Amino acid sequence: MTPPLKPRETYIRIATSKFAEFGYRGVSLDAIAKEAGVTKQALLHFFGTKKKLYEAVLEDHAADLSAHLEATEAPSPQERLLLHAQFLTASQGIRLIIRALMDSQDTADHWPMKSYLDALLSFLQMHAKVPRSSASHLSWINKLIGLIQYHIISLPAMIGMYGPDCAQSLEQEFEQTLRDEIDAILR
Amino acid sequence: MTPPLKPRETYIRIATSKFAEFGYRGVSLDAIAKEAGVTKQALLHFFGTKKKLYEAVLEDHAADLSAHLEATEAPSPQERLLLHAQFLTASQGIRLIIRALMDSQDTADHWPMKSYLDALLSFLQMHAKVPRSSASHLSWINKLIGLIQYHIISLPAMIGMYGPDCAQSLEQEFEQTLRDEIDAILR
DNA sequence: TTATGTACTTACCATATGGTAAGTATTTCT
DNA sequence: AGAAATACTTACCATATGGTAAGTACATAA
Repeated sequence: MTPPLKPRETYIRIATSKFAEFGYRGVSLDAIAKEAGVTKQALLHFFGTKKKLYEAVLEDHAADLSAHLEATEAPSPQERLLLHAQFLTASQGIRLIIRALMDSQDTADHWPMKSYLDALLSFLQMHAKVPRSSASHLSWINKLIGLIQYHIISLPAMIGMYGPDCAQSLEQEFEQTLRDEIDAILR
Repeated sequence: MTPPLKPRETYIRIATSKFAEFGYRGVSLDAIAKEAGVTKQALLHFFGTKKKLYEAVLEDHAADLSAHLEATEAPSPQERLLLHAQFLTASQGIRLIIRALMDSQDTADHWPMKSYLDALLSFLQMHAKVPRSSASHLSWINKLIGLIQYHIISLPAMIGMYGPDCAQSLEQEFEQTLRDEIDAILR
């Protein structure tokens, strides 16, 4: 059985999910604290300010994503990247990244996600069959994240607009696109 | 010379830019009003509530986008779609769409962007060389919007992380990707 | 000339928000 | 046992926010 989470970890988890869902401006300390069953002063005790809590959340998540990429095992780089992309799709991480990017003028003077992007870049550089410029790899990463990200945030809206029936085919097409893109860069 | 904008149109324009930049929760009526040089009661006079102003902004923008798609002229459907995609990229519209999608649980019970998506869908159905299911077209639209959208929101962050030099090559790669995707679906 | 509608304004209010200050209960270290 | 650190709490505050109520300036219509 897993050891009980330390308070700080608990708060980061809850804050991660909240920030991913509603963005920096969309979440109050009270809302996070309420979900954790404490007062907001508990959060301020650990993190000092809301902004610092947000930064802690971003850094923590970037580390999680890098760790997942590192730890994923598969017979081929393609499959490994696909597994990681599917993890990205399934987690709330992508929402957090977009939120962070969209609010970056607002909140961040630095870029906590850089470490994760660097990890992805070096993965690509290591496994790409044809050598490419790092700008080219960066562009491809943008494409991949854009793909995943828009799929995730648009899916509820698509279901709202075109009915639940469209969900399954959108999922299938999306998965196929993922595979195609990965195959295009890694072979 | 252009006729002076009616107040309502002025407010919608300013609100559009603000909502696109900061999202629904990130903008106060005061902030919009201040930029327009009036008090927030001027806005409430026209729109009743903040939510209704937001809905007006979304509907207005969906209509603008549809109108642009309709009005764009080019020798071929490919070039027409490319021009429209470039307009999307250059305008703040994409940010507004993402914000709307991400905040949709928060704000919208209906989907003001549907009319624009439908316009895109029928454009594709009309000009696609190979007939496809509408889910397949929808999926492709998602891909395109995701591409544009992530390019736009990530560019400032990429420059922040990897320096201004990467901007130009990212732009070039992006434009090429746009062309490739459009060619893939329209021929 | 009066009435009506448009486009606002000032005054006000309840609530939410981030943050400070000071105190408390519990565990850990010496 | 006493000191110190941990993990909070209650009390409080200034500011921001969406929204209501009532009034004003001005143009147009009857």
